[in-house]
Amino acid sequence: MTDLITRLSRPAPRAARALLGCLVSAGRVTVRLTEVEAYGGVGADPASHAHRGPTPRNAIMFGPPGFAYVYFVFGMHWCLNVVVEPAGRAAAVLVRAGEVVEGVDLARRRRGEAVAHRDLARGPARLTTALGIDKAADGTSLVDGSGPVTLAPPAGPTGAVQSGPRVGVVGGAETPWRFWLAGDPTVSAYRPHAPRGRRGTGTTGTVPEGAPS
DNA sequence: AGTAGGATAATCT
DNA sequence: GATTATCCTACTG
Repeated sequence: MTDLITRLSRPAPRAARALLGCLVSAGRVTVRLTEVEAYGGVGADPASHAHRGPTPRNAIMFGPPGFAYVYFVFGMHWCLNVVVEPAGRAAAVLVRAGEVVEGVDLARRRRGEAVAHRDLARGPARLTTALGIDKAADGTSLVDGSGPVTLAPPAGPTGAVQSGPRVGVVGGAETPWRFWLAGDPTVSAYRPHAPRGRRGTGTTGTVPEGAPS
């Protein structure tokens, strides 16, 4: 709805909060989002792919909100972002985790038969694998039904939201722009391992408490 | 249970 | 040629 676009047009951290609980569908699989990360635009956020300006890869980020920015990382994995804020800002929200609420059988076939239900979409690349999202979704609209992936508002009320540092980023790691639904077992629990090249100073003590099961 | 290391290729300098 | 918004496996205690 236009209401969703309105919320996605807000500053990235607020748009990220609005995305929690939303339903992402691709094919016959639907995921309810439980964990997201906000990324600012040009010059505002050193962790953002758009920080250094437009490139062929991040061009989608400079367009209007509600479009998918899908990128390939570590030679293996796809990650899904939702472009937010008005056109030209180049802000986006990384979809990090969710719960598979529809098409569980298909998701499990893609992820592996032995994978636990809570792990089906627990992590950015796991989520895209469960949904079958790849390069084909890059640059398509998530809100007008024209693309392979659809974003819909929450079906019911969303619970309490917690926030903390983002995972796996170097610059801007201290910005608490990671948001998740408190106590949800599908929130990723990966510990932000130290960067390979340089050892930062006191970067310890920021272990998120997503699912202390 | 917790951690360390490797896989593997597009993108940008 | 270096870097990377990750995940899986294997190893240690």
